[in-house]
Amino acid sequence: MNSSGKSPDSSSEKDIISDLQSRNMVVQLAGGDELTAHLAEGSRVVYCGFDPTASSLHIGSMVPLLALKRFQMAGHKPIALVGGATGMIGDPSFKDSERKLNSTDIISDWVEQLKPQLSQFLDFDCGENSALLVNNLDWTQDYDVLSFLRDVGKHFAVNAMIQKESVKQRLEREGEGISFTEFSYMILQSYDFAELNKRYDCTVQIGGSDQWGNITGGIDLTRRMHQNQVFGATLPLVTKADGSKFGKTESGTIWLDPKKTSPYAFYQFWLGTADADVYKFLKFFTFLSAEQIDEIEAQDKASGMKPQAQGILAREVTELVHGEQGLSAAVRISEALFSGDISSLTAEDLQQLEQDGLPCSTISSESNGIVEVLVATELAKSNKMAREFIGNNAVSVNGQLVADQDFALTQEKALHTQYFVLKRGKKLFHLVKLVV
RNA sequence: GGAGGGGUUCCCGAGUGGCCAAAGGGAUCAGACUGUAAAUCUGACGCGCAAGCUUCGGUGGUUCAAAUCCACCCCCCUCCA
Repeated sequence: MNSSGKSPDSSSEKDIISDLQSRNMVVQLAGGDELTAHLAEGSRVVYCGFDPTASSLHIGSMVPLLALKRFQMAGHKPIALVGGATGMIGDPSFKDSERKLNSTDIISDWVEQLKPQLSQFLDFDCGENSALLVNNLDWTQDYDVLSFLRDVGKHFAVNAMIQKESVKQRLEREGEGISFTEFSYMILQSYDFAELNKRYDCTVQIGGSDQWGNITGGIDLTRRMHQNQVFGATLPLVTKADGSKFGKTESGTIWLDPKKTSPYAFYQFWLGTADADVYKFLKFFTFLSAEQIDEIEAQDKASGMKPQAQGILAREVTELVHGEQGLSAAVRISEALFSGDISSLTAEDLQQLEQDGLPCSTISSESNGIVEVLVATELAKSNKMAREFIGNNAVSVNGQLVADQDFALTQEKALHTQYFVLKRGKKLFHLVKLVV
């Protein structure tokens, strides 16, 4: 389990920390120059934890996950930790209220769903620095309370814990409190670091900048329990220039699971990135070099036309997450819907759209009123909203604006006797099949 | 267990008997302008074509009339024990 003395992959010109810094991806460093030297000395073991808070990771988790990959590419050994234990407790860091606990069944189900997602970006078969996937439940579930309190708890001063910025505002916030359960989260995560240090000689932990308190907690604990110096680095939490929340749209969170967010929707999400954010996102979410990205930015600025960055970002990230197939499906749909004349699509094209993951539903000739169909396809939340959309000239069928609320999707109007491409607003499409 | 403060429409938050489907802000959506961008402007934002209906932690009650008053209950916060 000793770290090998091998030097990191010589293909990386810069050291990993400088590389991350040039991408503006380093918020805080615990150890600073010492950490840089530590990483330069050889292949190190780096970990990042991901708690199961849903059945899929979302794009917010991609920054640390891809950072792990960057470390691996620089010759270090990444450990992706899935928080089977910590997920049962709930991280209070910078959360303004106590969260309700999910059942243990649900959490273990989520853990299983997260594993392949965590694995897909890392290389598990590349010799010395092959990635590792671990679950912190493995070393906590059989730890009895008394031993834990004596062996681990004793190293924590509550005085220090309540000073952590991550829980301070929660403690001070009027009308909110924090349970002992959530308060203990820091101890569990700290223990993870110490345990990984012991088991795998892990010496570096990375995480979002909200994890700073938990990471430094782990550094302290590792020193106290194992007398080892370990390090930490935090990555930026992704924010948008306009202040709205990153990674959410009307239809909700952008997930990595293609069943929850189709590759098409995923691609479209990135394509819609604001100019003010797009170069930053290229640095966070792609493996293009900082120089390449700066070059793209310079070109976009010079051209004075529509920037190319969003397209590059959408292609890069979609391919990374959904593979070549997912990307080409997403591009096919996008081109058919946004650049072509919808009414000229062939029956095969339309079938392909359905296969590629364009949202699709079936209607019968008895319930084919436009209002009804908009609601059925969830393009409108209610009849009232559907009517409003129609009134606003926001709805079209097969490329034709619908102005009449009594418009019916009849067979004569269908493409190839059964298809309708519904559009609400500028970007939302839905394929409808008429069954006679 | 005691004392006090709270629970309002997605979020924050006003409202303390009729003028309340409920101020204001945020988020979101649509339209215009654009580049499937931002900013800006306009509009929408419980349900219903409408008449109207259902909402303000829950259940009952008082009243011509309740988010607002009363009773009980549930949940949250603070301090004390």
